[in-house]
Amino acid sequence: MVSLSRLAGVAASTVSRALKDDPRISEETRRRIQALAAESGYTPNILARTLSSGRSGLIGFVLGPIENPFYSELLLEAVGQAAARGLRLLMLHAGAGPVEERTAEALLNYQVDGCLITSAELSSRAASICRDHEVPVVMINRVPRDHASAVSCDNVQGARDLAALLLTGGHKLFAIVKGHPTTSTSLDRERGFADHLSASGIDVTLRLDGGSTYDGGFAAGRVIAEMPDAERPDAIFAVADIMAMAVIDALRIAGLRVPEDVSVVGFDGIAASARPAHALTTVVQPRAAMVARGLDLLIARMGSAGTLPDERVLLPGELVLRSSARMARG
Amino acid sequence: MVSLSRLAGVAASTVSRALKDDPRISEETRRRIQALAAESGYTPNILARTLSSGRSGLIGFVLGPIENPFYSELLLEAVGQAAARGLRLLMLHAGAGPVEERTAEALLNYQVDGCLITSAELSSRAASICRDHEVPVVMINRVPRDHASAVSCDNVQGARDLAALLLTGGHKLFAIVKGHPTTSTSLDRERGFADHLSASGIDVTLRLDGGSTYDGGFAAGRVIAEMPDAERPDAIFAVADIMAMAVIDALRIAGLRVPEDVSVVGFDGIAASARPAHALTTVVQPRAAMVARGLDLLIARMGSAGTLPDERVLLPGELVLRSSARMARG
DNA sequence: TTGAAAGCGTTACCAG
DNA sequence: CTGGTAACGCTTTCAA
Repeated sequence: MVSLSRLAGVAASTVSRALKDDPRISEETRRRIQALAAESGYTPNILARTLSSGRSGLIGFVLGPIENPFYSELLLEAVGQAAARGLRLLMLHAGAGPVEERTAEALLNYQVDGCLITSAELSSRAASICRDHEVPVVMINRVPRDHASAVSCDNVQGARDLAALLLTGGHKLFAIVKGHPTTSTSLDRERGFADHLSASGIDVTLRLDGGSTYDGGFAAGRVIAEMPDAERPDAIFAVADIMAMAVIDALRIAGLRVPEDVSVVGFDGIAASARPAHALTTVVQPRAAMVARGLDLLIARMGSAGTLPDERVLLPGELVLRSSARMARG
Repeated sequence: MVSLSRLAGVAASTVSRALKDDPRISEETRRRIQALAAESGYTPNILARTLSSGRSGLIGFVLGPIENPFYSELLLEAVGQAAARGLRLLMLHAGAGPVEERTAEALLNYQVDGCLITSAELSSRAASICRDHEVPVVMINRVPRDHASAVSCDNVQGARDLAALLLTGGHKLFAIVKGHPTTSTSLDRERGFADHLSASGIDVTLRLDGGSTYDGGFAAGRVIAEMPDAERPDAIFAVADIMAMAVIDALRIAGLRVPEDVSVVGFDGIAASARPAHALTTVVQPRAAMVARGLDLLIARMGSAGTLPDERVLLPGELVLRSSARMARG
């Protein structure tokens, strides 16, 4: 920029103002400098700007268990939408493991303006780092712990919808394949499903652990397949699509038919759920909207230094009927 | 750091040296300052360091079509290994689309030390940006265009291995489901496969486009399923695992058995390929090693300003036999 | 409307 | 071994 200022024969501060459309500068100077900038291939050094202004344009991004395609899809959405708003993602973490100490510190080292978390949770250390340094945090698909805003799908309601669907489909014995035991997302879905059944005087007869992974779901499916016909549930809710797909695979390998013998429903709406091989009845999470609202919340909080209260937004999921679940008069 | 220097009663430069284990400093001073830093919760501002030293510790990361789990797995590997080496990934792009102009410029704005690309390619503009500004570029799973180093799996040899396997398995009619038409990866695999067959005087009788996607592979599978029995290939090589899995799905839905009626093999070794539902015979790419070598190349080039020649490393894939392909005497 | 100068937190260079 | 100072590229007062 110093180079530009010499080229143009004006002061650095003038260049700075011209480039950011500061009102108090003459039309002519602005045009001249912007033209000069363009042809000389000038690019501002954001790091220097950050040093002086405090704003980096960087968002710390913590991505959950990417083995689950739902998180890949979230990532895709996040980098696209962040870029559209002039922000970049600093990848702090990906995968199922815990966030490491050094990683959490990168938050500070790089002066991120905010932090977007789609993972189980930041380690408590990292969470306290954010709090101490007033770095706003927004969780997506997670309930806020500590101090943070959050946006998620209405997991309880979605699960109720699924239960209602299965009920009207005439199912009698219900099973749940549970997710990772500590995540609010899984817990809410289990609860919503069971509560809705209870209201009709029906209990969930079987609950199996699926750990939110394909392998866990597959194992659960095998257990169910091996039950005596009379005891086997005829409706299974796996709280995540990958698990539901695994359950279907296990059932079919064991010679059972889906949905004729057993209905299976999932939750998430990952791309694979729509494919003919599984044609999963599920609740699709509004990924784009979730990321959009998350970014909204984050950006608002990045502006006003800690004055905004934590907020929690719940977006409706969409029940999508496909052929993995038997339906009324179907 | 200025705060620390006052706290310790020494010059800022001394603090800087103490913190980075500069040899020319007394044991005592170093210990004292490091202790002080720890208890005062001091964290260095990397951005300021970058401004002064020119080194950001940031790697621009361009991720390919993440709809394919192979790329998710690569991402997982990359963020882990980069962190282990003290580097962070700046996510510039993810997905199948082209890299946008503004995104490419972020490379400069944020002073990335180098760039890791696992995607089809940078837009030509972005590539020239890197060249002009001497930002080293390493491609993973891609052949270098322009000026860049690259590490990839030996796609030609892997495909030959698959051809050999199918040949000894007694297959007669061979088909290839092609990938994205412009990627070297797909092309090399197609070539290796066809060349090996040619050497035995056999031609590939059918080539279908699969576009490197599940849907493309599924469509190809359906085409094959609808062929008259006598003309239908009994061995199919889909150049990516997702496509191979899709082919299997399509075949089975049409009532064909895999591998009894048709053998299907893939390439990549994604996690899903190993699951019982598909049990895909494939070549698994050495993901961890690919990322490790890629980072090696990049780091070496980040150090020595443009003096190192472009390098190209080829790592062997591993043929893994599962049950999607009929085998000799099997 | 523009210029000058201070300052952001760090490193590098030159003295001592 | 340590201190001082300039410099990195930009923003932000404060003057003019």
